[in-house]
Amino acid sequence: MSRVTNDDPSEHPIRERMPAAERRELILGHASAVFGRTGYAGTTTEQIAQAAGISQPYVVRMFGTKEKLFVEVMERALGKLIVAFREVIRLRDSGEIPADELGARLGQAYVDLIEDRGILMSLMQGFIQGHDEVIGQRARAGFLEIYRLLRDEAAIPADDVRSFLADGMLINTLLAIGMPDNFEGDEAATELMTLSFGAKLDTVLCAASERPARPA
Amino acid sequence: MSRVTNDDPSEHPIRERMPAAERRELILGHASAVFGRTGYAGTTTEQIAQAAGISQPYVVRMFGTKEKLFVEVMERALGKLIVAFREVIRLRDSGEIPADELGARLGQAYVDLIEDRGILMSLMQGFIQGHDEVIGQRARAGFLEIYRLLRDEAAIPADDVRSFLADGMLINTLLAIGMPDNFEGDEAATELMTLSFGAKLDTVLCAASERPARPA
DNA sequence: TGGGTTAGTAATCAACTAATTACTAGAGGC
DNA sequence: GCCTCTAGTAATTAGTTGATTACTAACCCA
Repeated sequence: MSRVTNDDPSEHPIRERMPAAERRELILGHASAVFGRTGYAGTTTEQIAQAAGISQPYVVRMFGTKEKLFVEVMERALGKLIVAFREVIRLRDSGEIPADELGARLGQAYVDLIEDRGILMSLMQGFIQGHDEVIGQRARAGFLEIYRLLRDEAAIPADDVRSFLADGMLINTLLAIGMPDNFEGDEAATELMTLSFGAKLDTVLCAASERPARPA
Repeated sequence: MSRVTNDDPSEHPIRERMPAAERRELILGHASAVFGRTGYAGTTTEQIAQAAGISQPYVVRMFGTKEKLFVEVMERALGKLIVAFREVIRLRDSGEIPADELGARLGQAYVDLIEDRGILMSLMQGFIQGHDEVIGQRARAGFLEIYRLLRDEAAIPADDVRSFLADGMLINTLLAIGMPDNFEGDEAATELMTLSFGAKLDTVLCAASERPARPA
């Protein structure tokens, strides 16, 4: 059962040996998904290893400790989020989108990140791990980095930034609580999700249904 | 080292034996705080036992499993939140507070719950544990219960409820990430927290400083 | 006052988990 | 064809951790 297949055949071609840098990215991607689902303490390095199709010791040796791996996952997620936001800001600055659409576009960019499994969720798991010395410090710094990016680079009024972040945290919570996977036509849930995700609701539900959640 | 003292002398008088119901409440209170800080998977029953000043097996035996204990903690937190909200709604209905202040009063009531250690945090930890079969189900039901309470009993427009919940989730995240404990005069952090907690900021910082966080 | 009920603990266990060590095999240069 | 570096695993371990069992002591009522 060792080198046979990757358990997620949709992701990468089956290959036995792989350059370390590439393997690293592969692990980070899977770790992001698993950490995002079950949190830092709730995830084992063995689960990540299985998801990535390699052995548990290799995961540990490549990142040193589970904690360092998690921090890298957070760092990576934060980086992708920042890139996505910067791109929207650039489009506004270059006049390719009207200035008054900035907020909506940023929101769309945020919701679009749901499709990249685990990005928003692993970030959220990092936020809630604030009591941890090293994870917490990085999480706080990252959160404030986003705040400053929106306030200073995007030049959004501070209270609008707060409101935008609040909407994001609600979206994160709805995702983490598993609302898109298990709302079964509940009227209140449907309404709340429609209001929260807007026109992107089908995107969210689609991304949810692709997951190995409840077979429904 | 067995029956000597309660490690949190401020909480309860030192007593050796205690009726089960009372001990139960004591455990739930401490469990709420510990779960709120370190999450479901990150918390051991031993930590809860130590906080409550009893032995680990007794914690387990009183609640059956760690999972059942956590669900009870969530249930209790949810109950207190609902009671607090209902009280505000009642004051509005009886004319004791003007109708247009409802939102602000509800927000105040929410922030006030921070003083009851662990209530908001253990709830949030439950929300983020949505993948868990039983915890997730209870968390989703609870979240929607709050939504309906605000929309139907308080008669708040649906999108205002969404916005209110979003603000709550931002507050939760700021607390979980440990922002009040470690912002060290950071300009952005101060601004964001002032905007998020409003006039209640000192209450929050006070509640934070009482915790055994960084000895500063 | 004594016996049953209730509150609680010590000892222990089996399962799990992050990390370490020592080993194997493939790839590429020369 | 050898030799070294790189990619990767099997085996193992020390430390946790939730849960179980068996026991003890306090309380209370007849």
